[in-house]
Amino acid sequence: MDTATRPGLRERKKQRTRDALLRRGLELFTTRGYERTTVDEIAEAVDVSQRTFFRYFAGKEDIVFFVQEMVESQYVTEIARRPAEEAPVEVMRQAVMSCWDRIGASIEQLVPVELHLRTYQLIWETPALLAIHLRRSIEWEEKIARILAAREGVDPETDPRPRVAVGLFGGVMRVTERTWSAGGDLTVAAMRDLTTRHLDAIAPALARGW
Amino acid sequence: MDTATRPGLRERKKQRTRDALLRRGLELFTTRGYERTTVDEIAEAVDVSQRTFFRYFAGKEDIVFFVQEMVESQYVTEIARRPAEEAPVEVMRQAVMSCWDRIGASIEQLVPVELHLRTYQLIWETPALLAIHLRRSIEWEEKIARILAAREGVDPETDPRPRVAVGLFGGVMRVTERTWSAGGDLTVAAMRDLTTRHLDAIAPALARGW
DNA sequence: TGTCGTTTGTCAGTAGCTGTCACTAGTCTG
DNA sequence: CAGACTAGTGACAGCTACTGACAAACGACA
Repeated sequence: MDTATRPGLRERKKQRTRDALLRRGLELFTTRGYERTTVDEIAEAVDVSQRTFFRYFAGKEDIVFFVQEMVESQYVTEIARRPAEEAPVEVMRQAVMSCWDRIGASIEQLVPVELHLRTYQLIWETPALLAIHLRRSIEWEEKIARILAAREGVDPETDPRPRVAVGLFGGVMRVTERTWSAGGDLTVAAMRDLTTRHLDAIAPALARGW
Repeated sequence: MDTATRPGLRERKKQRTRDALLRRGLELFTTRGYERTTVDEIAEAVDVSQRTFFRYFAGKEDIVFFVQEMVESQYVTEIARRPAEEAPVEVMRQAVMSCWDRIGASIEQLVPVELHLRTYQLIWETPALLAIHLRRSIEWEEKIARILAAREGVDPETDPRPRVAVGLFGGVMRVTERTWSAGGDLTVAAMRDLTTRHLDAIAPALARGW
């Protein structure tokens, strides 16, 4: 067996500890609730000290957003990959759809997809998490706006269109996410369906008479 | 002087304590920074115990969002007041503008307008506050969506247009707020100007070719 | 003036998070 | 392969936001 490419024992041990904290944390959060789960409980469940938990995750919340981070960064990558002839809003739409299609392949090795989908519900029903989630969203939006601006060759500091496009698209996606997580059908199919319906409602919503 | 309509000494004392905590808190936050100001410091500056602080404000953050709450509820009231012939998005636009016009009259007796404007900057440069601010925003959005739905006689649970309209409008307003608070000109006039420019950019941003 | 109810301060305690220090167990070097 | 180095860890102490319990202080009102 090749040991040269494989990380050392120390590294593997670290990886295992992180994964354990992540999975046990998410499991405890989604079953018991975020607020009702203490850091000490997660640490104890994985049999490490509280201090060690904080060496792997800067905060309790980081457990929740670790997988989210992966998915979101993939979304941004996908945006940068879209063909040049696509209109900005269409770029974002296609990227969202494409990400939901790949979701299984991209995270399954870390956590079960079903657990990840339940995380959205956890976020939207936990005020403290929702707040952080929304802040993270607009941080991504800033990055996306810059990418779209570069794509279209405009300056985001003087031309409001990139940020406005991303902001309004994000606003609609937030509504979609909220509706999806509140509804009973927490599946990728349901999310795709809702996304289509909401994005198609943009023009009608802007129209003069309803 | 009429003492019958005037609240008693106890009530006035309470009012004074609350106002003092609010103003001193905002002053300390905007000068020293939010994280670097402790609740104990605010309490001490007003010469009450820490426990008393928490009897007036449920949390440190509530100092920051007390005036915001007033302004935002006035915004929602304004929306409900708009003439029936105005299109939904136009309703929100007019309400925003109208609120910025009245901002002086509505809060000046509580805190100086200038201090309130600086609060937006504080919020947008303090991650913890920004997170809460965004969550509060989407909570208002839900209320506004219901008002607009009722106005137009549609069911928000089946027709996506009310929430989509509010969500995308909110998304654009967030971009506006962010840009404004990051820029050098923290005035009502600058905010009005930016709002107009961003809202006018919605249609161009959605267009196929930039 | 004295009683009653509200407001307040004090004290103790919890949860999230950080700094410090010493110990142990991988890892690297000669 | 032995000894030095270093990263990961646990134990402990401390800070800040926040809460509950109880008693003292104070305004309201007869």
